[in-house]
Amino acid sequence: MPEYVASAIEPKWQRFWEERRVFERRPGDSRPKYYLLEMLPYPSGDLHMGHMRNYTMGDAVARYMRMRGFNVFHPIGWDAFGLPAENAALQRRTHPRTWTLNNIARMKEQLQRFGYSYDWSSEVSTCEPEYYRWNQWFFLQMFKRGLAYRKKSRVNWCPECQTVLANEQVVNGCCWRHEETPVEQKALEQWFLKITSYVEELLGGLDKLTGGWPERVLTMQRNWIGKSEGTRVSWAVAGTAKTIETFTTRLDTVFGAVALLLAPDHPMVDDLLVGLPGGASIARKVEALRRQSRHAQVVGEVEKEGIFIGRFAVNPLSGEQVPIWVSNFVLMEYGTGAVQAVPAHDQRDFEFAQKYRLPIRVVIQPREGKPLLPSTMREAFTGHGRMVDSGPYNGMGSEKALEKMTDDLVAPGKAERLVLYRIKDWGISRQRYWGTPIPVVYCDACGVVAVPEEQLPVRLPLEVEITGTGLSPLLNVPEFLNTSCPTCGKAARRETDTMDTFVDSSWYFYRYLSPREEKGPFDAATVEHFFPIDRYVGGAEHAVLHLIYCRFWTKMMRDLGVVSHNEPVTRLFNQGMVIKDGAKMSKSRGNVVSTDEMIEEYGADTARLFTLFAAPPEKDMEWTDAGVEGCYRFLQRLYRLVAKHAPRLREVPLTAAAAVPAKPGTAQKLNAQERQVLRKAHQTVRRVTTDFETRWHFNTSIAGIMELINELYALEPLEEAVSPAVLKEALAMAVLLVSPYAPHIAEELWEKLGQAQSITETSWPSYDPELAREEEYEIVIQVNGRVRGRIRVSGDLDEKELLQQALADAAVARLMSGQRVAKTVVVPKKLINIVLAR
RNA sequence: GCGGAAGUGGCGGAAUUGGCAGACGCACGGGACUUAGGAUCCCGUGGCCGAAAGGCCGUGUGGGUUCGACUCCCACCUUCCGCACCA
Repeated sequence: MPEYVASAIEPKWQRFWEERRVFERRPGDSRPKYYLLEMLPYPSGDLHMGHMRNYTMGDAVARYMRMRGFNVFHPIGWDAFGLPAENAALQRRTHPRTWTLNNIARMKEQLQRFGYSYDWSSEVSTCEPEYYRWNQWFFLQMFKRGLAYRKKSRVNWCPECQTVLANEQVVNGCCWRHEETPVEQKALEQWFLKITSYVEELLGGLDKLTGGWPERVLTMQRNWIGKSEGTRVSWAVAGTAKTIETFTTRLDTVFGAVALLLAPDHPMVDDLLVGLPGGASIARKVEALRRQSRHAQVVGEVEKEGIFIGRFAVNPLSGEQVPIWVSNFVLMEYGTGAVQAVPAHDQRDFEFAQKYRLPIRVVIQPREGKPLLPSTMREAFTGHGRMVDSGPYNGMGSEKALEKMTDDLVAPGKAERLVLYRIKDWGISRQRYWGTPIPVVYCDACGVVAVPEEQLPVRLPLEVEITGTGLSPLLNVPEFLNTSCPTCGKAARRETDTMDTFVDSSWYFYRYLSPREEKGPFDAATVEHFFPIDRYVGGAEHAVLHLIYCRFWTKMMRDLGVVSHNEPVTRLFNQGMVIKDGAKMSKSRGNVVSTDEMIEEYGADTARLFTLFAAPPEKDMEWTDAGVEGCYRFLQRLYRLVAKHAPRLREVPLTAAAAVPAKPGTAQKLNAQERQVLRKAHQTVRRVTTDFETRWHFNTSIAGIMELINELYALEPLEEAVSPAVLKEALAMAVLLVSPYAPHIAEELWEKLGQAQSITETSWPSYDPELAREEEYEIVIQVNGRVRGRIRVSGDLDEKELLQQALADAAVARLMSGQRVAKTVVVPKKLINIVLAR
């Protein structure tokens, strides 16, 4: 008996696919296109199970779509710039480039050992000048249009990485790479991309992605953009000519304001203290609040604190004077850095008022329930209702009052309608070596000068010493640093900051279509043909960063005129994580299963099959050695079954399988067992096809194929039970169905069955609905909704006959003795429920 | 607190439209083959009562709708993920 030896089969077929270049895109292919993309890996050194799961899902779909006749484009590349390469270089005394290229070589080999059907001729690596020169080109286009600009700003600084972090890279006030390291603030000249110019479009576009993108991702993007519509209001400072601007979304509550609160960093605080008695001691307290608030962003929520600074502001609608406080919970970064304090109708203000015994003034009464009393309130009422104690607005609905009050303040110029967003422009400057140089020169005479396009790429020099300090190593490379001004020709200095690596990953999937293109970032015609991406598969951790940046990039490119679509990705699939012993696989937890060991012990097909079988793809999956073993056993069973019968079947032509339609009337000539085998086989084709087309639940597809194989084993010896033609058809179907998941064993068995073509050139099997139809059904008999018996009937029984047969059942008859049938409910082919009169 | 997802045997999971709860796999028990079995093949396997026939209970909890609810409605509990003083 031949045994299944994965290590003998897999290299053979990998070589076969590679030599024939079967997965490479060919120009002029007229079949309908399908662009299937998985998120490109960072070349960290080893392919881990998370990658493996991602790519196995993608590959199953790629192979399926290819068999369905699509011109599938399925590329892969490397997100090759980034900080870990510098850290590794420091530790191992090597060059970031060497480390990166070695990792790429190693991971590429690992990917190939899994038999993924990538078009390797489209491979892209973002650290190569031929790629990053176009990052620079895009930067210049944006610079020309004012979409890339420089400003001094307080930036997030990770003392561990010694670099600036984007807002998106700050997690709980700490660095996203160093979860224990609080982020500090530092003022630096930085380059920004004006993502806020596209904010409304980025937000509005989310509605159009509904259905194609997971709701979760859309919600996270909406929250991240954080649009809020409100009013900017001017409050006069009593006894001065100064005014303070507040921002509120609830102007309707303004008569309930009992104070005006300033952020500790508000620029007017110091001015207001000048000349006040006791100003010096107040200033000391404010200084303490400032230090605390800078730290508070790091730590999270802290106790609300504040101090009355001895001045009063005039409520622009009521004319009332309220005290001005400085408080630690007002953020300078959002809105105007000043807010009205309305304890009755804002929970934060409520807590603040409790602490400092400020009055609580109710100005909106709920439409239902008991009226609010300041003395008994436990929390703020933030809903809408009826206006009270609000002068001329009393009795109005608060929604209406909000509009009226806004109009009344806007007219005399005391207020302005304002839309605010949480999202900020994208800071892309990094004080790091291993990244794309920003193509800008600083000239004493001409200022900031863009490097002319024809001088691109500005190459990253390779002769550097990585120091690991906060300053870019490029400062120590005179050949790079010192240049001449493109405008006046005098001595000038190059920008030494490099770009955030999220720039690299914002458009890499365009470059795949023409990776060697030299006249532009990509070949426009090819891009037009293949875009948008039909399916993008990757982890949920990129829901806001990468997936907002790349949407921005596409819209920006559309405005440059290099693409014509608005969104890069029509459908997004988020796969779950790989879990072991209850936690995400990670080196620090020591629960990593190596992909190399999996291949050595079981082979790629087993590993691929298990990752798909253990859980539905969108959920986290638990990795268990026992589960892997089970999938290995299944492949062995499949192999033994086909290998045993194949020698007799080599010359038998395939009839119904592989899209050759069955001849009408074939079914009648089959015996009962043949009908049973073909029925199960065709049902399984239907089931697996449906899963691919609708919900990607590969776990149930694989279970279905297992059932088919189990049923065939149950009929052994098959050579006595069914004709060679039927057996060949059933085995061929099983092999074709398993091929997207376990492609190597499938090719091997396909060959053993005498099929000359590779599966990659074979069509997906179609099923014959007539053959898949059940001839007999087991009907469940319920009495009063409880299962009391079951009978076998052929499909075309009407309700009357069915009831008759049901009543003939001994158990049912006993239960019904002496009782009257009130009604019967029949579900065709499934059950009959007899309801007795009470 | 807000937003999202989820809760089913010893375990991973299945049940596609309100219609047999537990497919498939693991683990476990029994048997066959065997010098041997940690290989392979076959049978069994939600809980309780029962010798059996059979009965009762059972999808996080409590209600409801229905002939019939894992599935729909209401209230609640728990877990995971994301955001979190955004005015």
